Amino acid sequence: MRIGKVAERAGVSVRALRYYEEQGLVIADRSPSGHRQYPESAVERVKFIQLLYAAGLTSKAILQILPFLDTLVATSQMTRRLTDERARIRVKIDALTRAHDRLEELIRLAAEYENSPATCSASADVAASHSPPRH
Amino acid sequence: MRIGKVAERAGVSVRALRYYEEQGLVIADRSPSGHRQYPESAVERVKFIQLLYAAGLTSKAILQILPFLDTLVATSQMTRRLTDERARIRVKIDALTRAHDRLEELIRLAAEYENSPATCSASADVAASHSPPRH
DNA sequence: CTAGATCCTCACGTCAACGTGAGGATCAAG
DNA sequence: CTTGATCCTCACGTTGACGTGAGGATCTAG
Repeated sequence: MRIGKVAERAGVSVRALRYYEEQGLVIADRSPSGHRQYPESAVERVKFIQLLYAAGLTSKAILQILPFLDTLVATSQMTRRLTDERARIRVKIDALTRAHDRLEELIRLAAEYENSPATCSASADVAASHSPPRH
Repeated sequence: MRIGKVAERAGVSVRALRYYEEQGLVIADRSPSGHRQYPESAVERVKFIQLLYAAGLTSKAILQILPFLDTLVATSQMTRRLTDERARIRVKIDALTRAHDRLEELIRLAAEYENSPATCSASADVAASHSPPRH
């Protein structure tokens, strides 16, 4: 399969695929004329790479994890990278959840104001975060 | 309070605070000599800004949300930004959760291999994502 | 009064994952 | 055989949230 088709089926740009190759994440054969030739499996591989990118992993981190998919042999370095990244993602999910809850709180406040602009000035400090009660 | 103390208490760099001011996120008074003077409330404000940055919001987005904390008056633009970002964060949490589950799966596989290298070659395709069963 | 800590304003550097032409070769269909 | 789509390799541009000096003023403790 050529690069355009892989890009389309994996939902990434052609440029991205060339970049992945540059980073050593996807290896492609070459036709006699120099065009890249991908196996079917490349599509799933690229989707997996995208999944990890979306989770905030760097090319370097992905590069340390990917060989496991091919060989299913985990070096200690790979295992550590796997657990490290899992932990990083957990932390990130927590942070995002806090931000989400916080925005929800503000949205509620905004809706309240919408309904009765005059009567909710008393709850003004609700917006001022999780600090302990003043006085 | 001067910039160094705010930075320390909010857990950010001095440079970051200057950058926030440049972006209009935090306004600081100036002493006669030109040094920035922050009110106590600046610490919480900066922490809130950090929360939103950590959730992937840009300065521009934060700038559209922040006035709400001061005035508690929500323009339609602010309400929309709030709900938009909440949605964005939800999507991101979902993506992170998928990546997390996927890594967990791989970690399990690696642990299995650790325990019995010879007997788990049959489950090799478990690592190959959610594609339908082959054959 | 002096020295070390802290502050100021430029202003260029960084890093990652691509985007975006430039200039040219190759492929597939009619 | 030609033409439009697709591919190739450089190689510079982009974006955001700061980092990092340079060069100099100000503050504060002894």
